[in-house]
Amino acid sequence: MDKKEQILASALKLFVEFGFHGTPTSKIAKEAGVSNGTLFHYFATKEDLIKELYITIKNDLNQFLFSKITPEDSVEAIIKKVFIYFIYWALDNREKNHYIQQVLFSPHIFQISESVLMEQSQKHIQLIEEAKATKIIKDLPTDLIYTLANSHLMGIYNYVVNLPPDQQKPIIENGFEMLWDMLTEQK
Amino acid sequence: MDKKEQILASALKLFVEFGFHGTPTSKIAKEAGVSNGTLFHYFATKEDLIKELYITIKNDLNQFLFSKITPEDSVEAIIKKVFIYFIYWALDNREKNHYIQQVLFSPHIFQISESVLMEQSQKHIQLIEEAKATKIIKDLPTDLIYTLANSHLMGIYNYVVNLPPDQQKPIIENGFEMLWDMLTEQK
DNA sequence: TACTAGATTGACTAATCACTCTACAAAGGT
DNA sequence: ACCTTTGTAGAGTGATTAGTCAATCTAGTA
Repeated sequence: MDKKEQILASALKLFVEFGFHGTPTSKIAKEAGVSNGTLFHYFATKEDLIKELYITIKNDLNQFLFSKITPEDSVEAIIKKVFIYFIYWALDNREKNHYIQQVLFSPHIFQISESVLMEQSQKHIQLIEEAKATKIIKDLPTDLIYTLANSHLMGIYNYVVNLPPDQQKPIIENGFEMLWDMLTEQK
Repeated sequence: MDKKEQILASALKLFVEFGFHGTPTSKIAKEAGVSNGTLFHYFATKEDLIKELYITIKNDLNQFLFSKITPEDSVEAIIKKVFIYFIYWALDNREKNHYIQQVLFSPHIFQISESVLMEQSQKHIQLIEEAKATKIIKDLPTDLIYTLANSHLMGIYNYVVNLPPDQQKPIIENGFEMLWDMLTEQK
């Protein structure tokens, strides 16, 4: 692992444990096994480090999610895969998931440009549009569906994260069904 | 408004805007119109201020929610009221709502004692237990229902917060129906 | 009036932190 | 072999900050 990655990994660990304020750049450098100067060689400011870490994690997540899709998958199958694999990713990468939330509810999120944020949600939005177009899911505003799906996902995650691994699967599967029913059932 | 309240109000405003790190105690004192020393007369440490602000807001919210309930309300009516009024509270108190989330995804949450946190969710948990006992809602684990309801609530809030006020009501009402269907519908 | 206890002030301090700077090493191109 | 670029180190610095402290003020009570 090269130094830059090492710095990002250390920053992730420390930010999640001690928060942005509670983590001096000096401690990040020490944990990463590099000098103070090296950290600032790769990241001009601490803020840049916080931002780049966020973007890196989000990109990794998206790449992982969409790598699970095969061309023959139906829209419904894709949505289910994105749902299920997000949970498994979050369970395997708890710190990363926590970090994303941490940034989301901090002023640092405003430092990340609108276009970068939109780029990251674009594929998900597109997926919802497709599902709406083919009448699989209800005709609610796309943003509303996106927000509700995200929230539901976090809800399921927050519950299963405290469960022993052998009890997680049924809840996750059922969790998807709940969301799917919510988005498809007709009154 | 006495000085202590003034300090809490200023801290809320600044923490939400600039984050915990970005807000020195000196700025809080200045914004509150009190001296540096006065702040530390009321709050031994900055951490104490962060904690107390969280607890105060949460208590205010709970008091507000349960003040809307009348003795003749059915369990279903109570749940609906708690849902609907939470959204309206959050819309009227955006900074407070944001602050709660901010603390929730920060290391400061671990500084708040388990018993205080449990006390605050107790009434909500109890409500779910009642609904389950009277077979109104599905027999899922209470914690799961609690988590899902919370997430759904935040999802709806996140969507309506960007809507013009006159378009909010139908979404909120419909949002409750979605959750209710999810928790009651039989397969 | 005199006493007391809490409220309030703001200058002060010791520590910390983000970031700089200089020096040197390694790598790579020509 | 020479030069340029990039990587790495770590001591140093100026600014900032949480928290202290001694002094003053205020209001209640006897």
